[in-house]
Amino acid sequence: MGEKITSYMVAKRAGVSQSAVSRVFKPGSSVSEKTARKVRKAAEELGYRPNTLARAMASGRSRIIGLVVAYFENQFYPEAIEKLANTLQANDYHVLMFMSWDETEAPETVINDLLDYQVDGIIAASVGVTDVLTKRCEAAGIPVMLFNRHQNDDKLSAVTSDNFTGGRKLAEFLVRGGHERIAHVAGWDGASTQRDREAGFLSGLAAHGMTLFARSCGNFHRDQAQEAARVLLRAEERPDAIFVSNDHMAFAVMDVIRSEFKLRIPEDISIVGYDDVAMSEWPCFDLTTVRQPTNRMAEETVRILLQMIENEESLPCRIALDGPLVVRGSARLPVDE
Amino acid sequence: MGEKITSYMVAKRAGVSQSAVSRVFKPGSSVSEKTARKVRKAAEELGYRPNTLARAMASGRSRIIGLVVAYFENQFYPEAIEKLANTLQANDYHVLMFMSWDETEAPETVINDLLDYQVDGIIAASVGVTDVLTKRCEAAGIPVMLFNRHQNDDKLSAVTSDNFTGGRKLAEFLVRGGHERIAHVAGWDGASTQRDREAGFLSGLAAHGMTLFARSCGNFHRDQAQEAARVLLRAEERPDAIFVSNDHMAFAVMDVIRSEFKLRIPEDISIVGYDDVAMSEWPCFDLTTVRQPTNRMAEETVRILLQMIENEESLPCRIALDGPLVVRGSARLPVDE
DNA sequence: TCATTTTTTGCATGCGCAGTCAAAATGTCA
DNA sequence: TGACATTTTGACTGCGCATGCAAAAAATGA
Repeated sequence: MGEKITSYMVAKRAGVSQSAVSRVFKPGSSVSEKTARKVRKAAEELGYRPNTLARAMASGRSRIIGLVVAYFENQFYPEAIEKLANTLQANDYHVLMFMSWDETEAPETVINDLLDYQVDGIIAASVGVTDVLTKRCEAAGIPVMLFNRHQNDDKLSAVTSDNFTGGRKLAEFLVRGGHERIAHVAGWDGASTQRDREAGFLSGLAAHGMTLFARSCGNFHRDQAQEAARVLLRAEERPDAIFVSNDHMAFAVMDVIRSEFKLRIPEDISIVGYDDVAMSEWPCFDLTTVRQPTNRMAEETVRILLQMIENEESLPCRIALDGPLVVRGSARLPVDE
Repeated sequence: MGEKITSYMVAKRAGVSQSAVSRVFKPGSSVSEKTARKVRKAAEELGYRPNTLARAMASGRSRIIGLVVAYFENQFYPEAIEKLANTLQANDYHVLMFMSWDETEAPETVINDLLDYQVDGIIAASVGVTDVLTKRCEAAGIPVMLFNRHQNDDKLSAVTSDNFTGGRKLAEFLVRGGHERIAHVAGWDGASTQRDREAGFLSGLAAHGMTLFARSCGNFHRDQAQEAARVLLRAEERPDAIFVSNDHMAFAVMDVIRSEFKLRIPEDISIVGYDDVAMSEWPCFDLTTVRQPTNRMAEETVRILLQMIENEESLPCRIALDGPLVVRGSARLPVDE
């Protein structure tokens, strides 16, 4: 038991050379149908499967993609990762997970691990993707894709949803709903998603001659979002609508509104979020939000990454996919229609 | 840029042999402090890092653990995976993710992928871990750990929480709360967690001369759990308490109770769950449940797995960790204390 | 100081496969 | 049938490192 079947063994049994075996298992190689059959038969009988690691060694391609993630707290990430992993698997790649858990120590450690494993490419879905990562990977010639974020550096490819437009849609929606004191619970300002969503939202307000009534920061964390909500609600004059930068924080805000302030949603105050994670649809939240097209984002991310891997000199590209406004019950509806 | 630094280069620069370099980077090898310093200096200057894949080839150990997961829908799994990944990383192992997404096709495909990558060990956290997986891995000599499940086969190591006792605690608690018509929304009967929790629960009821008032199956899926809840609530006589097999389904049940039947929790009906995922603490759920000690489960899982990897012939072992009852507001409290 | 033990070192080999190259087999056309 | 183009094949080498082994160096003891 447990003895390794190598391509040599298969070769011997099939009465061919090891190279022949190798070729049979490498799509697109030149082998006659006759030897292919012999080899496949022998392989079958022996239970042979090519050793991926040896392949990686010899060919210089590991077919491993490093996936860097920070926190699963926000349901959006598990959902996205699941889709990324599936899409990669469908393309014969696999995901090596790197949790950059300790934000301080992580960058260096994670990057080293990543490079040590000779990953063919990297998908960064973590919030705190530092320049260090991207710099060193570039130096090592490893393509990097940013998922759900982008950086100023335009040599970096990134896939996001169209956060600006999404923010704008939300603003439009709230304005049309007749809200007059519209506040914002922001995420971490260092994140492009935050900046884009807020910018879009503000531009949407501005288009109707409005400005933000109040702003408070939740840094994408549940507890901080709750605190941010408390600040807004304790104010002399309360907002009548809040745009929370992502659904995950929106749930926190809703909890504070209902449990602590005993207010009703949307009668007393409207809430809108961003992401449309699975939970947003649950009756207890019923959250109006903008959907991130996770499936397409994952597909595009993988497509571009694989392209960069195969085609050394493909140009960096940034994609922002449109996501629809999903109207549910957490915000007062526009009356005029 | 991008040129590979090999141990040979470091060796040449340091004026030693390649073996020396290799030894310096392998803990526990015999090297003099002097050469170690020379090598480290040269390595530093060249930016050398050992190639993990080559290492794996040469040593036969990939330091990769295959993690098989099925669905992230249930928040418990992302939480667990995060902890498993972190614990493994802390031990210099990494996680290769295998999503067994298509339940029908998956087994064979996933197993093959797993074996092809020469993983050193496997953690199965998926619901549908078939015998096929465990059989083939055993044949290939790869240790397998079952996480949050066990199988009858006692050659398999498994880490779970003590589901029987947990179920029993919940029964005790509901009985002491004066409930008289206690129902159960079950998960998938094929899962050991389901069977153990239910058995414990029933034994707890029996200890007080009670039996289950009604039972309905949700198969661990949200929509089926909702349907199961509807069945229970549409009955002529409604239960006054429901034990739902995991928190994820409990949320679904709560939603149905409140949104569709306009009942109050816990005034009209008590709900208890199992897992204590992060969301259970949220005010909108405030779910009484049994905590799965995820951290310790992850630690034990990794500990045992690494032990099995290093020690060929370590005996299989099954661990069931105790988890506390977490009393919150979703179930009527016992009055007698 | 020399003989003996212990530690350190380098050499050589192999992990399992991919890919290069030249030789062999097959096919084509006149 | 022979001369040539085309496809298929096998020998060989290398990917980057770990490791057994024997030689060299250092440490120890008398």
